[in-house]
Amino acid sequence: MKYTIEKDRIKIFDKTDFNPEHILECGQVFSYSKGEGIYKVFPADKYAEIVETKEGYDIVTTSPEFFEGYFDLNTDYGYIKRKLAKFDILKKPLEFGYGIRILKQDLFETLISFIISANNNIKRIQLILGRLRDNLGTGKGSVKSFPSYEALKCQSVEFFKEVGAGYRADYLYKVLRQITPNDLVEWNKLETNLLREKLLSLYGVGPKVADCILLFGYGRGDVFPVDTWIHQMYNTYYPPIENRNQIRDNLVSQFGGLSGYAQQYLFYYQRSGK
DNA sequence: GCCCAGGGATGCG
DNA sequence: CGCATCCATGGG
Repeated sequence: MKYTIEKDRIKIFDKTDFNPEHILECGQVFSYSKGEGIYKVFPADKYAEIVETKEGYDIVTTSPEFFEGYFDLNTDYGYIKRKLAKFDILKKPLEFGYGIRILKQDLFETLISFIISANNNIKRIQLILGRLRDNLGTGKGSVKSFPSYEALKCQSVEFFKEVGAGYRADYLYKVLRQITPNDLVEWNKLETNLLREKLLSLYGVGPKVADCILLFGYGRGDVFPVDTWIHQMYNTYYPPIENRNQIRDNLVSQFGGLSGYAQQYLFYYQRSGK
């Protein structure tokens, strides 16, 4: 994909492998908002606005190098889509979400966000995360940074209940006493299944949340998060089963190292209701 | 009022 | 192991 990096922006000259709506609304990320014709993204302590141009999109930001990695601009999604197009089940999802890219998100933010995501809906997840930012984030602009580990760790269970985390308040309180952000970075050395075991040992992290962290944080393609939408999709197009771990294993053995990518196109399409 | 949302922890067999 | 039950909360 063709793009250039300037001081105050990344200019993307492509609309086929990059579409902000597809990227941000395919369920992988919660730290964004939609304005009038522009998307605002605020991962960790960074900020960018995405505006459409004649030939593509501009990512306007003071941290262009960061967003080059964040938007995974060096990965060839044309190649990935050509590989996935060989599966009939992905034909329509690939047409529908052609501009999806998998974001490389901050590990700690991803952990906290997806613990909150469990048995929850995207709107309310964003509501809770927004309250965390407002209460504990730093910065003077309209959007505060994601709270630091230290700021979160000194909060009580009651605090997490007050921001609306519900029964997940206890998970958050506990997981902050199990790991530091640096532990998460260290674990990146591990092979996927070992890393998955580590994540599964954390409070509030089960198979689905672990796979989300592996895919959206660690960038591991050989995982397949199975939530209610994927479950629904699976039972529509495959012989129906109820065990989500079995569904996960079946899909990973079918899509291999491209599982995570396949999952995003399928999730986005399934949730659209088309 | 009922159902559901990017599920996970716990307990029981 | 596999399975059932419970869990807060807000929006449709």
